[in-house]
Amino acid sequence: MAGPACCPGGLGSPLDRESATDLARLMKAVADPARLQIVSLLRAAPDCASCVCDITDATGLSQPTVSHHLKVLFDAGIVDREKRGYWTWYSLLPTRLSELGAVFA
Amino acid sequence: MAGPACCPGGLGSPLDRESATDLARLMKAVADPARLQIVSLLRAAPDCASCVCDITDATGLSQPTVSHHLKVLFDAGIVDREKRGYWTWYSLLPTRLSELGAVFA
DNA sequence: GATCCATATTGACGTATATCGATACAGATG
DNA sequence: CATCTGTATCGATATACGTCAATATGGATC
Repeated sequence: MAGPACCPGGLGSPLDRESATDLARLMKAVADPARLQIVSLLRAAPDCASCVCDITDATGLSQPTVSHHLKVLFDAGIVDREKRGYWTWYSLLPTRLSELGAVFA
Repeated sequence: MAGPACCPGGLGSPLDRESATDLARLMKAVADPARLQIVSLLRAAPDCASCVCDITDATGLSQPTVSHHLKVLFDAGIVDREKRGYWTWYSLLPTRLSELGAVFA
């Protein structure tokens, strides 16, 4: 997967428009201040999991806004969702983010 | 730089809003189908460099649109610009993209 | 089943962005 | 200096996105 010496990393061959669109969709799901913050919070939490209320407190964003961002991350396959009693717990799914790491490694 | 076992990668500690904004700005510069395609084209080209006209042909986008995307990449420090005779040559600067790789490696 | 709590969804609003046609600019050529 | 060519900028437009207040939903508790 390593590339030419001038520019190491993935992206071994030119992307067609469809592949580029798929990859961009995944990147866009993370390329937002609030969502990067959420990912970093999850990553620092025990078992990489937090409930929504903790994220709301930590980010200072409104609850609907946090819920929106979590939905974006969920739809992109970056986090998983689980209901436990009153709370919904979100946890990081490491595989999708590793795809991004591989592209620019 | 390695993280907890549940979710490998960078982002060792929670990001504050400012750091998250900076990182998001860099990611947004790449998180677009056209720009990912451009980066992959540069990466596949000799010395990771191409002139604008080649990129216009390869992507099928209009010349102003390509110029716009190259400006975004340039402003983000992802590509360099050099005039050679008639043409402007753009080349990949590998360091910025490596930052992204490190975050999700 | 009535209530309560955490979360999800809806509606609205302002901002950002991707795209293109038209035009301006700059270096090379005659 | 006039012209030609490749690239950058401008103006306009349509779409996407981030945010919040208000409201709906759905599981838990009494």
